[in-house]
Amino acid sequence: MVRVRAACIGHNRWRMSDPLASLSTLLEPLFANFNGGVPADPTVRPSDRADAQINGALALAKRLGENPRDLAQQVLESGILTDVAADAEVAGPGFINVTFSSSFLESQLAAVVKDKRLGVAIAAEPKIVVVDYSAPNVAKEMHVGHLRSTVIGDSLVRLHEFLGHTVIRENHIGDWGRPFGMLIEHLLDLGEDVVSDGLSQGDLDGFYKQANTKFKDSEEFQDRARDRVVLLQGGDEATLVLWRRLVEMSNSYFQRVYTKLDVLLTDDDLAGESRYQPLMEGVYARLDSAGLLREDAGAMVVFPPGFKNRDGAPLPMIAKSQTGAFMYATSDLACVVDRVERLDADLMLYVIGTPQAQHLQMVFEVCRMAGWLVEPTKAVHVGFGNVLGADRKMMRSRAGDSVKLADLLDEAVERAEVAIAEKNPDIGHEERLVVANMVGIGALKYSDLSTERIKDYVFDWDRMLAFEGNTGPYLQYAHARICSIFRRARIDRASVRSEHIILNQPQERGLAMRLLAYPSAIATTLDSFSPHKLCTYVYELASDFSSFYQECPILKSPEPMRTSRLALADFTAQVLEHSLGLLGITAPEQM
RNA sequence: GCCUCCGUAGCUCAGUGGAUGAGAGCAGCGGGUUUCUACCCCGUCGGUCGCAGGUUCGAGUCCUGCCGGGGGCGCCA
Repeated sequence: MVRVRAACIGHNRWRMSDPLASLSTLLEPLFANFNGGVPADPTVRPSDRADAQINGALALAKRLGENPRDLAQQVLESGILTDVAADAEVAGPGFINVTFSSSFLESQLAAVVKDKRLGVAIAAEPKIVVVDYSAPNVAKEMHVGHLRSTVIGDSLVRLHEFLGHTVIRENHIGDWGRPFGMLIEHLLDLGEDVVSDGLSQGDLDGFYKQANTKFKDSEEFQDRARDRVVLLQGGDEATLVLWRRLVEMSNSYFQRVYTKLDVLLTDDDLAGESRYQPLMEGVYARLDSAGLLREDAGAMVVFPPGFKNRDGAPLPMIAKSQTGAFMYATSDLACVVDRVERLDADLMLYVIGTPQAQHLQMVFEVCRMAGWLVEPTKAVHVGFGNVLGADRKMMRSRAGDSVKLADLLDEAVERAEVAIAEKNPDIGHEERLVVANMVGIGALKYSDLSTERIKDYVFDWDRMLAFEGNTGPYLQYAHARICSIFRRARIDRASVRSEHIILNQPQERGLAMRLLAYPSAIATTLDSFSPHKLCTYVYELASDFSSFYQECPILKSPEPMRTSRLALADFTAQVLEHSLGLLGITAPEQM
């Protein structure tokens, strides 16, 4: 006979809203008991054949040398499931299929609908999280690659903030380095006012290309550019004034794009490369005193173990070049040190493309060697793949250039406006513009976020703006549709909130189960810093609602069903709006 | 050459070591609803989960080796 001590079941964990998580928590003491006091995972999983299946008996029986079906039977006979399950049976080699009782689901739901956090608990251990993302280059156009970094980073910021972590956004803009010699000289040649006009209109690429062309064609210009770099790095005040002008002009442009994109980045989040220049000397000295520096081919380097070059020889991280200049790796070291020692970061996320993977691994490894990056402090490369065109190659404009992000945003909004005008002619002109912004930008963001970030993804206007399938507009529409029910019936949503929800129809149960799984969806999303997992959840939620909407009349139902369904719809809208919000997507009330 | 990531339906993509029912959307075909806005539902078509081994009670999932594709591999950032 198995005895379970009630004290083992933590009250708070028991109240976790996800029935699967609750079930797992409920079973843990029993499984530990079976296992001689050692914890054993009950392995509770969603199931197509029931609400949940418990698979842990198989692994445990194997370990104990027992029959898995017998062990599963013991779980049933313990009576532990009687409060939560309407039905439970041993199936196959030793699975337990569990169908939750409606009263159990209703009670879980009753607790959650009153909760402003929609059932999602604040993190038990709040951390300081630094998110490094976006990172455009001064005097260069933002392109579609910056979209990915910006959108993924923005979502990770919102997710961590929601869980109660202290999030520090850092926009590591490219505002330092050799190109600034030529850029400043080009600025002087054209005159500040001319440049200011051009840059404020977003012609950053033109400016950069002109400077580059001049640099290639003119030796005189090259000399001036080189001298100017020396002046810049030497701290010449007149040069710094010009440099600041360039940075400011670019930043104001970036900020306009961020506003249009509806992301959280502001000027306060700027943490460009220039900030770390004064820190590099100190970092270099600390590498030296730690005994990590080696001289190699005239450069000062660190050899992190495990990295090899094309000849199979150890691959160095170059701290200082032959000419005595610090390298970008040194700058990134300084950056880590700054984040760990000044900002007191527990977790650093680098939302940067996958081509930087090896570089970042080397930087992190050198930081560990130097003792700057010590567990439990973590640095994680949140890498992402390329955006591809229909030809499955890197997306290019017709002219063969990389696509300007600003143009992409404008086109998204224009296309959304056309679609809305066509599908909802009744909507007012001003309202249409507002909604077109939400839908266009939302569609763009969602298509970027909804696939596994590490993979390349294929950009397709028609697919991302479709009202069917796993798209932003479909999810926004599910939300708008719920708002529409209340609007038409002239019912205040707040009036049904926290009303008791009755779960009779399978569609109601399914929807309720999904709503209760919101905290788990967020947890698995953050486990791997993968917003697409939250996207999948929101899509499934919207699909579940559509089924419910189809099968369960709301306004025409008699009481108490009518109020119950209104409450269920209202809570669904809340979770839809909130989860889309965590993805950085706004949910309009009509579209 | 070495390292690394990717390879799942015609297309775009999901898939926590769990059931010889591997899913979704789109596209195609056939039907049903057409009511609270564009939806939704049912059926059908479509898969050697790149290939071959291995580990495991159980592998799309873990390991090894191949094949194909992308990226990286010293003084740019």
